[in-house]
Amino acid sequence: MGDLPIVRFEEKIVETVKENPVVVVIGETGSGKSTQLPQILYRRGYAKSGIIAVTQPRRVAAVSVSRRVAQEQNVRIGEEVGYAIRFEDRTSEKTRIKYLTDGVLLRESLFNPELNQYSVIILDEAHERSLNTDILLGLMKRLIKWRHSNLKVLITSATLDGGKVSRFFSDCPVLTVPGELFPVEIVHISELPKSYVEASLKKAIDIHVREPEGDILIFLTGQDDIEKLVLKLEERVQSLEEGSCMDALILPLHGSLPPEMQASELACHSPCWLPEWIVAVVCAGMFHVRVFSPPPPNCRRFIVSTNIAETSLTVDGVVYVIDSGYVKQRQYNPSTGMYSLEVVQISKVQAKQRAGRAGRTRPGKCYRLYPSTVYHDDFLDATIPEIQRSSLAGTVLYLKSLDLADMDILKFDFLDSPSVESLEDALKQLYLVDAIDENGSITSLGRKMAELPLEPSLSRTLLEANELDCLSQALTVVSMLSAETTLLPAPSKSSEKKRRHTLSNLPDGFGLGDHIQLLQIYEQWYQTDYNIDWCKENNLQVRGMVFVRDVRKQLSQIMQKITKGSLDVQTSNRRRGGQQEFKSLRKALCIGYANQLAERMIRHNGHRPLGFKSELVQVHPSSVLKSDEDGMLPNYVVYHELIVTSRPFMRNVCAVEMRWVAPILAKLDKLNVFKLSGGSSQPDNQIQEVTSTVEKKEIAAVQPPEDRASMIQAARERFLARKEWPHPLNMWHSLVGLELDWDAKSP
DNA sequence: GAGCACTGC
Repeated sequence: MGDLPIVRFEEKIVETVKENPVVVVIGETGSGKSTQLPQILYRRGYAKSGIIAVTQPRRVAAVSVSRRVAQEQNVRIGEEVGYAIRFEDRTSEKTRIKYLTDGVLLRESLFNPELNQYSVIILDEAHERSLNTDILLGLMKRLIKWRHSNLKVLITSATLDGGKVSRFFSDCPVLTVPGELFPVEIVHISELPKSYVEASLKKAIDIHVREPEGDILIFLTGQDDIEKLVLKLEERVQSLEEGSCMDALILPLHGSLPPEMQASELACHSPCWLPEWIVAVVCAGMFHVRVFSPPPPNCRRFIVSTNIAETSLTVDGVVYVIDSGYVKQRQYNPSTGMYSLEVVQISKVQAKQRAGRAGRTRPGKCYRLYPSTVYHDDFLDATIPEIQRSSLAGTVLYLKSLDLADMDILKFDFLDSPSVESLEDALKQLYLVDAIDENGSITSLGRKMAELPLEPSLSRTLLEANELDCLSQALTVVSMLSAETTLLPAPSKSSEKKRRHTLSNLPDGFGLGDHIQLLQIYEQWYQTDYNIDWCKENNLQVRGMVFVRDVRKQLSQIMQKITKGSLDVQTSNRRRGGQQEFKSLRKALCIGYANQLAERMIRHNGHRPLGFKSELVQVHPSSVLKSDEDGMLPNYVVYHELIVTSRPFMRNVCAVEMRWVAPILAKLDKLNVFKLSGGSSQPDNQIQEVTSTVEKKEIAAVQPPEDRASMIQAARERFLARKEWPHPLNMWHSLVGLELDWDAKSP
């Protein structure tokens, strides 16, 4: 590995690190930064007073890079070089270089905020801007002030973003280490295509017919488009004259592919937490994950992929990349509490990353299905960071529990701040689940919740379940929800009927809700002694169920620790006695999901989420929740998630009772976001009561203050006239208006 | 009566 580019910069790196507490390292793909930076610092004695930590956004990366470095150091993994990821800690007293996921470092920081076991912290792949990396960046900025004499922080980033990170850390030095990629020729299309599936098809066939050998990687946005393109490619390739060009192998690649699609003889050696169809391979100082076995001779592979191939997976042999310029992104709207999955333009960083996939083994070409003017003028420099696209309840609770001095959550120093709306939404949610009091201070309950690696509503459910003697059931439900997306195999048109048939053999939660069904499914599996075949028979993903078991074990241990008692966490083995048995559990869910509560309209089955400025939503049709003899759904439900697809839906819904809901309504009534946020600049209470957050900010900005009176009056009039957004306790009065509204929207 | 990118504690 002596000839990796980064090694030539050793003196420069060491010198800069010596002089500065924070250094940004721009290391392009192939520079060997992930493996070599820690080894350089280790050689120069930086591990004498502490451990060198290297964070990674992904588990696979933490494991495979550390394996590589252990090999280079000629030690066994877990000795001088080790790694720590959830469920697996391969470190010992001897460990000097420790790779860990950024989530694990955040957990460690909860119990040891100064992180004083570490002498160096390297935040790798910071340009990916994962939620956890962003929190760590903010924490590092504070930590450097406390520990400026004995802590070094290195941050690796992409070219386009290095300057920004450097400015964030008081203009710290930026070192650039070239990569070892082969040149990639970029070709832009002259006009935006009408359909990028068609455009990709045309370009791919074009390459296949004209260009020399080398695999083609095509970036699309989702499973649907991928399946469409795969079919069309197969058609077109078959219609080509035999012998006119080489053979073709067309392969889809996305996260929900069933394992059997990509069977490989090496797969059985991969760790259990990896999807069976992926094999981790480390070579040339870089890690990558290899997909598929090598292609047959004289055959070109067409890999049609989501952005999973952008960073998470590397396909060997790719020489041509076709980039649609789009990606599917999940976004959270803090004013409605809804998630949506939207197709959006990629950023320049992403476009560069995609192009780089063509130059790993030899010079390559990247065909962009968008004009270069669009790239320069429309594309954002960097992807919108996750912290600006997610619900921040968990993040805010985490930061509150750190007890940082002079901590004002609205002023926490983020590289990119989330919106005020988003932070206020988080505070509101935390208040409803009793994690903070009406002044925004963390409660003792909130501290316990922060120790659980769960969203606040789920950790609140566990703690309440413990009080109500149904902890064992709640542990199961919460663990099942943690793995929910990996439980059921991806629905594909051909297996649709079969899947439905087998699903009907599973329990139905007595019609009380999806949480109850999840509980019953796990308990049935438990009764088969965790039989793998039972999962297969019922079409449940084995990997997902095993993950649930691991999560459940971890949560049980943390609950034992938090409550300092021996708890009944055993999975139930009794024969079910009926609905009555789930009453306590449902009550615990109601209290835990106080921030995710919805009320049914009088005359129809539309629900209105409480506490959000929101449209009506429907129970997702996949739910097992049953309606009564009049066809009506329960008056009150809690939901796990609001997701907008063709309409807004509540996914994973559970029926709750009015008498449990009443105290939550009272709390919603008292809600005062200004007080929650510390209230230093609190405007007078009349504005608070009658205006939305946006209006409040507008009013507060008016100068001089005397001119605000008329605006306040106007806001009050609007409030009094407002029918579609009633006060929680007066809601019945305005239901008629809502129903009319709803009917007008229905087709 | 619908359909969903990718991570992580």
